Amino acid sequence: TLTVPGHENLAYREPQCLSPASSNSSTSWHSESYSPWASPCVSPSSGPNPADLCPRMQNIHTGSPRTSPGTSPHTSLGEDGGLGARSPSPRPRSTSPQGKRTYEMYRNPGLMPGQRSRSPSPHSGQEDPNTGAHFTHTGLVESVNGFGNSQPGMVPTKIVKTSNQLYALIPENHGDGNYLVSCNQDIKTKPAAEPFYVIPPIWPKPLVPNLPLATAPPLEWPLPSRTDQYELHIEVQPKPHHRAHYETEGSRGAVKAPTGGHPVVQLHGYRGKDPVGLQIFIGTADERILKPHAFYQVHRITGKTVTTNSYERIINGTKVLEIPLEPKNNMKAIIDCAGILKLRNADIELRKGETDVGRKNTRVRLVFRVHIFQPGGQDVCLQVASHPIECSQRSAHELPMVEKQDMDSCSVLGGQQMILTGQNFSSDSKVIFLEKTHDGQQLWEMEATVDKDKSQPSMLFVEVPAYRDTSICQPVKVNFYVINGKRKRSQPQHFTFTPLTWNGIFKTLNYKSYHLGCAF
Amino acid sequence: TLTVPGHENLAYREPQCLSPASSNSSTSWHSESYSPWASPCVSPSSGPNPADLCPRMQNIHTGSPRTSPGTSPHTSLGEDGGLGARSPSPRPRSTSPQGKRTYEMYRNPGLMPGQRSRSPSPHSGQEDPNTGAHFTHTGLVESVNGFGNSQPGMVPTKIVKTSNQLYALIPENHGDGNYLVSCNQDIKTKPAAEPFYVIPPIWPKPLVPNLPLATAPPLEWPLPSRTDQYELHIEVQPKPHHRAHYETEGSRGAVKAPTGGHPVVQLHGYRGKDPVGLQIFIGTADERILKPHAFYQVHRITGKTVTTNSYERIINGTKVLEIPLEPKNNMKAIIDCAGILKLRNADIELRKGETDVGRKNTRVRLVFRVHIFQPGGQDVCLQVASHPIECSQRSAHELPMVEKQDMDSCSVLGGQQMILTGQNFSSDSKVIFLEKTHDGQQLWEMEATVDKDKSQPSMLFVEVPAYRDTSICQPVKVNFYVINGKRKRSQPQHFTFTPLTWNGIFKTLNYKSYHLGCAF
DNA sequence: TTGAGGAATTTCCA
DNA sequence: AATGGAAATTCCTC
Repeated sequence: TLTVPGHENLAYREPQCLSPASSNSSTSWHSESYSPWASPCVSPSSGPNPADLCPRMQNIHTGSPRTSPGTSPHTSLGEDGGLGARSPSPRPRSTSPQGKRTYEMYRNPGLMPGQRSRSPSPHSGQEDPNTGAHFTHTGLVESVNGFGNSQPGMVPTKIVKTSNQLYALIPENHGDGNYLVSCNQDIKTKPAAEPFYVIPPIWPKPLVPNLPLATAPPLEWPLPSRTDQYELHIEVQPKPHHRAHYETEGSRGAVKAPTGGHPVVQLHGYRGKDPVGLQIFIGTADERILKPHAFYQVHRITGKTVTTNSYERIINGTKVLEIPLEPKNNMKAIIDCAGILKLRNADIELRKGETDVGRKNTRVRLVFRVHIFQPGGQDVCLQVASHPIECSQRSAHELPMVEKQDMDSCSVLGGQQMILTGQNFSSDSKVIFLEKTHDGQQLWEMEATVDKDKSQPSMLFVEVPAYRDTSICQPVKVNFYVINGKRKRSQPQHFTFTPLTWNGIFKTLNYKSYHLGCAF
Repeated sequence: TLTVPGHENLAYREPQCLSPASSNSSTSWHSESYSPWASPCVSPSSGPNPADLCPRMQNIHTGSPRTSPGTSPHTSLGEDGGLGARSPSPRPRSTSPQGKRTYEMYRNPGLMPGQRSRSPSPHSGQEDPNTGAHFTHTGLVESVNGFGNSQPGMVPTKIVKTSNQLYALIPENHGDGNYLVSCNQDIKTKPAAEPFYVIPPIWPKPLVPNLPLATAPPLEWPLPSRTDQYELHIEVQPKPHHRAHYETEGSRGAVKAPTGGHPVVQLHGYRGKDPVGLQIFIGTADERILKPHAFYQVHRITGKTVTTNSYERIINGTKVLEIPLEPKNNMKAIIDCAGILKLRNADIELRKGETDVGRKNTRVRLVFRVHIFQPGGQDVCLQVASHPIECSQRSAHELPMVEKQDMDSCSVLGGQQMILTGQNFSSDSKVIFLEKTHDGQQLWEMEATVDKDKSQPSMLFVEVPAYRDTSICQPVKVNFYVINGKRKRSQPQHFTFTPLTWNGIFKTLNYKSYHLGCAF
């Protein structure tokens, strides 16, 4: 039978790297991706040869399948035909588990369910029934899966087979000259400069709404964030930094907003009565074409604090979260259920066909998608990506650093503005003044007011606080430092509080002695 | 047949953890430990039951073999009887190679010779003919091994079997109540307070000199550094920090001395004509009883710059370097051939019987031993350990930090002592004065003299250097910083050089204004 | 390759 | 589950 290359449910790692692949955690997508769909989805991807429907692709030949990353949206697709030049390396670490494993399990192997041998798993990934080649127009899969029933109207009434495909179906073991391609090849390879992108006429529309659709555009495809009618918009962006967690770690929580809340996404222009499914996945950042990030996966957060129902599944090796956008909520969703999982570079780089490197590839974007069913016409797919998010642990090098201060002293009354020049300042930066005795005892500590509006990553506008004792009669040396987080503090800087009781003449002398020298 | 528990040639890791164990590097001890001894040593450890020679041990029962670390010198010995409570964990990383593997080999599996399966190696380690239960009195094994022939007199003339053992020989699969013990049990368990320790009379002496001796005291045993007659002394201590390298890394070179040279060891009091072998291994540091460090191994450095011939072998799982102490060199050796290899904590902690933890266990000592053959009497074994050596990479948090300076200015002549208070100062700390123009051009740089004797981790005693121009007529502001290593420098501090041409009254004013305040 | 310096990545601990 | 904060290990460079 024909399969759909590029739609295999690829594991994070190649089978050769699979080892005790037991799933033991509720966060293991691998196990969850099966059950919900097993029964409602009957024999997918067995329609007529879509090449018949897509005559344009018959003679396309654009070169080797191993195009450079960033120029081909298919770069991260599995190339199971064995075309990959990279051979498996003997890295000892390539034998790692699929699901999350905790430290406890390492220490206590008895907690590891279903220990398997190290031999390669027979799971090929090619015939996975949950191949991701389905799409629901509502996203409320919970009702299908028994996860909830608050939307009675969402229960599907029919199961359909998809009638066509946008992809070229190439027999297995295709040769070097073959490659994956879509009917929109010419559109896709254009520079990503088109502001609008509407599903082309050949895009099949589902026969029945509220059902999985095999024809959602691949996650690698560029899509517009708006059409004449609709706009998918990120109302609240995520924070620019979120530390991802590894499979060996516990969750590090949901991506948050700078305000302390969570990102918010809204679909504008929608007048329908039905909810729309909002898909969330982790995409690349930086200057490359947006595509699923091979080294990160979205991680579904559950728990008391999470208000958003979410459903997760794998689409072509990429984990996708799906939450409803509901008219009653003004088609707005608070994204408080999306964490970020980091996969080990070594494991991903081992995958056949993977050309990206993980090292220093630690910025991602949250990508949001909606597929709006148009009762009388073509569906609309919109996509919007967040600002980049740095996912690595903050390093010691992000310590704030004061390179310059525009004043060294002022009177004990303080109140003057001091401008600090340096690096790694942030909106969280605080400036703390303190005084220590000669033997290190701390005498005084005071947080200075920082003008957050003016402040920049390299500049901080600080109001010098008053000294604890305004009646001193000799200068007092103190320190201050900039601190971003608990242990993210700059080295201590020097500052001197001068007494009020100095008389004018003396102050002048002193000033001159320092700043004019022998001009006196 | 009886074996000698505790003398197996244990690999760094248990067999279950062995994986592609191919030796491919000249630094792989595993392969080298075999060949040199295979022919000259005939069937070791088959003498009469030493229990006959050691009646004291017949009824000793001091408890479980799993005593806490530090109290039992046998803690790090392999307990292959399966008594270990710790079961192997499924860590993916436990499959790592024996020999050094380079980054190149990871990337290019073709470079890996002799790939083996992941299945446990059949090598039990129990019957290893190179069990380490031999000792040469001269250390010049090179001549035996064909490594050199500069000492014609060193060639052995006979091969002997050892006639007795100091160890209890216990049949394999001994039960819980059994344990390894030596005739010196009572001596060993005393607090390590005895300054002298001479080989007891029951210690067998070899029949023929210049040959391996099966009866060298275990490396776990405490030994004195001197007797009435001899003293083994570290003339030059190693630096307190040496970053160890992993098996996956290239060598990080030999341990060095603070002076830039290398550690030096000398045997005093020796009047013999024959060279004496000096053994070197890596021992524990800190407050524990000295024993081989389970997480580190000595690494033989070779190459053009290394002046010392060294021979390496494994004694009971511990790599030992052996170099000659020669009368012509005054029995002094420059230790420029000893690097430090770090084994992965996970691998070592997996070993049966290992109770030490690797985490934060990163300090070691170089341990030196000599076995002096006494033609007419009992052999003398001496041992001395170096100061502790911190083996972890220096972290960014070890940046020096100046919190306070006891003076802000002095005359252009300098020469005054300035006391810096702060953190992370070291004996390597330098203090650099420099002057920059307003636009950042560097005008002057000068290293100040630091009083290393007085300096402490939190205090530095600096002699202010003279300014580059003693004829200035107005104060000049300069900076200085403390620097530990290339990128380990503090933030710039402020300092002012005052001109000589100031008149007295002004100086007084200036002084008072800063140090007396309103006393004026 | 040895020899290091300097991170970046992963794992571990509290 | 959620994090903060390292410590350990690996990787990249020269």
